[in-house]
Amino acid sequence: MRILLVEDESQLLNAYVKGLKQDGYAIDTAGDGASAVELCEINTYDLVVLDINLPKLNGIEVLKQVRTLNKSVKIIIVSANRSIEQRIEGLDLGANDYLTKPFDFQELRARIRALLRRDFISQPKVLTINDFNIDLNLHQITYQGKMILLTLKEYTILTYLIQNRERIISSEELLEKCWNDEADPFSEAMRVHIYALRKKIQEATQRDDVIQTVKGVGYRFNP
Amino acid sequence: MRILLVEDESQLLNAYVKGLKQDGYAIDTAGDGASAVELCEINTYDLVVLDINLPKLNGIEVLKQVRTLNKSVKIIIVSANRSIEQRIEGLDLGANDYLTKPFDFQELRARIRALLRRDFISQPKVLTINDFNIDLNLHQITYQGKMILLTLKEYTILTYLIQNRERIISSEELLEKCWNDEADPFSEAMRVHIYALRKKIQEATQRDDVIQTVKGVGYRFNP
DNA sequence: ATTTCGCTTAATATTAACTTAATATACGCT
DNA sequence: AGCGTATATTAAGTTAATATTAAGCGAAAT
Repeated sequence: MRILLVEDESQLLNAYVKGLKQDGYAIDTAGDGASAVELCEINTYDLVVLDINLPKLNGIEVLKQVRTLNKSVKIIIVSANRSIEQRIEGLDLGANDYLTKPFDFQELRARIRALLRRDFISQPKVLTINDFNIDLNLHQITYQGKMILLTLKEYTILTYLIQNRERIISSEELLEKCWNDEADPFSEAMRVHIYALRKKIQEATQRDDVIQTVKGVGYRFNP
Repeated sequence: MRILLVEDESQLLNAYVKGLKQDGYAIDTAGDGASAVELCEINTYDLVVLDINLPKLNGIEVLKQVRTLNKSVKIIIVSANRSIEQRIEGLDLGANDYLTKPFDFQELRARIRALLRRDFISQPKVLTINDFNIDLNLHQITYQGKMILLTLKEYTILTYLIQNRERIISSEELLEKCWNDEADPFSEAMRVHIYALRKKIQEATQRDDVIQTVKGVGYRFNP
């Protein structure tokens, strides 16, 4: 899952980035409205967190343009007071949620998860699929109760595959959703991660068909 | 665990702060209602002790606003007479407990622990996990009966990890829960404490995997 | 006033995660 | 079958996160 954070207070921004990366999202950031719109032109985000008080380009204008570029992206508006929230609602600009500053990071986290889960097959915080148990709060994946210790990137990839297990995920999609802007599109890095993942999964489950390869198409999770 | 004390008699306040810090809580204080609300806007407390007789902003108003800002915070109301207590109950403002002045500090201490323990896995005053024994009354942690001598901060960190041992705790969360307002969010202090803790634990247990690092995610207690 | 102790700061070292790159294997196609 | 392309495997290199160490500071204790 890929998220764009638009916020001009860089200290706040850094805190959010760190927190959300831990949840396995690929994060890009923009410090002003113009670069936010630019990034949305280049990339496809699943969600944008947009502080409405921005330099260079009025926040409401940014919202309009981002929505025009991508009808399905989820947008969370952050504003300093509730009246702005009401004004945006009134304008019907298609924001999906609102947060009034100041707010707790856990609150933001919960709202992001709530918005993104609608895209998934079904999404409680803990899901059990056959012998697998995925706890999105704890970043923990177990097989028959046995914990599979994964790195951040491995966890990101595997949960993406799991949450979209009814589809075959192309490597392009995986790269798009699990990496941010800085990712090299020709990199083989993903394959190495898939390899490491399979190795750990094989160790825990004694099975080697959990991540299936569909040649020329992509990967899929086979529980 | 992080607590806000709201009380205008500064002598009383200081006594509470001292006593509760000894119990390993991170304490912030406010002398009037306005600054209490302000602090609640900025920080996420686990518990607020609120004296209802306050200058600047009526105590009941403070209670309302604090509750609006954070639905899950525990609130203990301190008042001079029981009728106020009944009035608040009648208004259904979501206080979790009441104390009538004058009261014994030990009474306050016990009620705080009682309210906070509901968040934990299960929380008697003494818990035994494998060879570890944690006595929250005495602030003593032993391994196979052998006492591990810890400083206050070490004790605070370790008990937080122990009481949330089913989760991986990020350094942000640890900082939020074990330090108060004055903590520098970019400080490396926590790492130094973790190091000291590990050293003492290693000495006592001969094991060096008791506090596990999950890189990019956080720490966890592994009994 | 001096010492001790707990906490923090800051500089440096170490380690694990991630990426790169080179080589090997597997698969589908004619 | 044999060729070409896609993917797997391995090892080595780079980067970012965390660990370690020593020094400094201030509050409490002697």
